[in-house]
Amino acid sequence: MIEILVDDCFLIGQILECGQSFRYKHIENNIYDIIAYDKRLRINQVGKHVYMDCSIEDYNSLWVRYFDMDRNYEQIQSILVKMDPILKKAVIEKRGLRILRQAPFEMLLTFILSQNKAIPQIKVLVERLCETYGQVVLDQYGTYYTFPTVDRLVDVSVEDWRRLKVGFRAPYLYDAIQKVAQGVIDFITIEKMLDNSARDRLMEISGVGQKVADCILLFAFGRIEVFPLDVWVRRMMTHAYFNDQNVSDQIILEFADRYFKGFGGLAQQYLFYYARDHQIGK
DNA sequence: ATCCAGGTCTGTT
DNA sequence: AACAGACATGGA
Repeated sequence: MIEILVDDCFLIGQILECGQSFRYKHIENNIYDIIAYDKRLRINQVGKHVYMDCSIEDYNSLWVRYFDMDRNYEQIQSILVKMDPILKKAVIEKRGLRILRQAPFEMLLTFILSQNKAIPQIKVLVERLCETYGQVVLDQYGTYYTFPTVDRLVDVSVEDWRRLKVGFRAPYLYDAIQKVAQGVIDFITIEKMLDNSARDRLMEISGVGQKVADCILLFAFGRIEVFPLDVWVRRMMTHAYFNDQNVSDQIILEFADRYFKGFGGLAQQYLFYYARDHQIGK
């Protein structure tokens, strides 16, 4: 068990429940279990004190990066709250969230599964995927399942995927896995590419459009300038900046790029969480 | 029953 | 380039 002192920009509930992670469990109050990188982390936050049930070695080599601890969120927040009253409200209310660095392969499959699904259902699908093809691990809190590797999934057929009730996403998953297995999609390479080329590369996968590609860039590679545009963010953006008019994706994306000045992805997450919580635009 | 969900693909204008 | 429908599945 280790103890970490955090600033106001670390609230474990906000971090996990803002919609970026699907593999966490709420135990009680401010206690959560997270499954990431084949490990389970029990985490408990009491004010500025965060207790993680892991070794200091794991914290330094894994969780510092996972929780994006080296980024100064207070500084970015102070910029965002000055922009306009609506963004300010969202940032203040959802303060404490951070952009996690999750495994790229996991983000790829998870956000393919996410399309046209509600968040609780995405969780069910991801969990079913892990229970079926992941590795079972026993620790002091019981058993859990890791997110499966490419090797474990490469022989899973479209039919097999259908049996997991992933619906029309079955061929998408299959194509994504084949391309990763063959090295056509290589995350080491993608990590080094500029946003636009990286996005284009990811979009070579069938079933990966701009939104899913941008989720991967944001949630796996910490590219906080990238702005995934989904139904909730669209509702929030048209409400906040376009007088509830129906404008094209292109217009919204160009506006976001210019307006949020390199912090679009982070702004997007505050807005997404706020919009979903308050059912903005429904 | 009908609609909708952290979209994308395909086929028409 | 912009727009409609289809696509599986499950919950409201």
